Amino acid sequence: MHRVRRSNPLALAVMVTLAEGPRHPYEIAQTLKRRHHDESIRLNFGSLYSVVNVLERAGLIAAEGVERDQRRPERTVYALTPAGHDEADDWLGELLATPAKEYLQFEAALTMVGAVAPGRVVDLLGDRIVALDAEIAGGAARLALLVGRHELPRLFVLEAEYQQALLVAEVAFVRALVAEITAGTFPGLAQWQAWHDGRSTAVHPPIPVSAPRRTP
Amino acid sequence: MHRVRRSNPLALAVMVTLAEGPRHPYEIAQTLKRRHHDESIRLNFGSLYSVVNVLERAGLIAAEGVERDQRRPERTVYALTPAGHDEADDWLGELLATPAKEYLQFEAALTMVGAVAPGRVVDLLGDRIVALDAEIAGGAARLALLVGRHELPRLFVLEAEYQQALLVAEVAFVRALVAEITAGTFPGLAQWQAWHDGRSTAVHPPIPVSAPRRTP
DNA sequence: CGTCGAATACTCGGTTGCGAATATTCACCA
DNA sequence: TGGTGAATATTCGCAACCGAGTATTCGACG
Repeated sequence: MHRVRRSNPLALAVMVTLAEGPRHPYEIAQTLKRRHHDESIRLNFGSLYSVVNVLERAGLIAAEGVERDQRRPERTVYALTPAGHDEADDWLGELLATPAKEYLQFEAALTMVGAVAPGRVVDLLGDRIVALDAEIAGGAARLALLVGRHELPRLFVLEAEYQQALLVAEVAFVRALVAEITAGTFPGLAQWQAWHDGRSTAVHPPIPVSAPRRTP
Repeated sequence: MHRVRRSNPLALAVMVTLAEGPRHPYEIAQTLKRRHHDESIRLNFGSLYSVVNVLERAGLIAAEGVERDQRRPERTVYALTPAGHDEADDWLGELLATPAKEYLQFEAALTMVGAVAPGRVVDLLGDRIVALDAEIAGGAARLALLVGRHELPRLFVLEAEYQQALLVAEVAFVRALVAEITAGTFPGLAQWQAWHDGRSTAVHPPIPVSAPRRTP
């Protein structure tokens, strides 16, 4: 009956889905997939069932009983409790109101980009630009199809619009960076290049410098 | 000696750091923190030591021996192997060239935003805008300080610039959304509102619609 | 001169997360 | 008719992850 850690958004998605009515876990997964929420929330069966267990132990959802739909495996149906309702409401509010620190793979890669020679970086980022453009085009087409034909109200594609906005910003950033490097106007390019001219190996260290630290 | 899963970028950061020369794990952590890489890569001691173990078993790094710096706890010093060098090079290239699917908390929240009444959404997102503006201002000031005073070459703040670009895009997206809702021009706003007028509870279900699925 | 906090260096234990396996039934096609 | 593959519904076990704990020493301060 103790507090549940607000780490895995799948737990929130389970509660919000159960707010529509009692479901068994497999059915929750079906619903999320039908709505493409599995593209925005990490969903796999192992995690789903373990998350459901945690929620049950915390009293946020409760098993309504075990059904057996004649000739189908038996299944446990869960319902949202009042406590679960409050928790979902509060958690969702927090996610919307407070920006969370995210650790992005590309951001991580950028911290180590000095370990790759500038020429190779230009090539690699060129590939990324192509891939990003393709993703953006695909996403835009999909959005136009769904909303344009009124298959889905805009309310239910906001997450896709958000993704598009981030992708557009990323490709602009990468394009600008590549442009600076190829034009030779990127500050410190000479040292960066020189460092790599000295060695045959590609992976190498950036120069460490200490700097004031912001409060987390 | 088997392959290592490319899930945790900390493993890559360890290898790239070791490319500068042999270090013991605690020293790797110090280095990453001094360079603020811990703001872009999830770093804590538990994960660090387990990641080091995995890398060693995979033959990507090797223990050089156990030192004891008189009156200090003993420590194991590791070095990057040639195989580790290749792996780091390849992994880093992949991260730079190929956009990875990221599961963002705010994106997850947007999939469930229909469960919150429009008026409350406007309030919550208003808070987010304030917080985002503050983060952007803080980040810009920090960048100006570091690069403007030539404390750090731009090469070593690219990840911060990338973060800024994403934050700016996000706040623009949220602002536009809030504007549409408050202006009443958001399509489907009436139904959204009506749904919530019907019930006292805040968490509720969005309308499910099936739609064509893109290939992952 | 004592002690309190920060730094050093690592270990440990418990949860979480994930992929694969399981077992059954249905739908379809040859 | 029988065989293949998809759908249904869940369990399992391991690997990863994280936070807290441990033990020591150094430096600062009163």
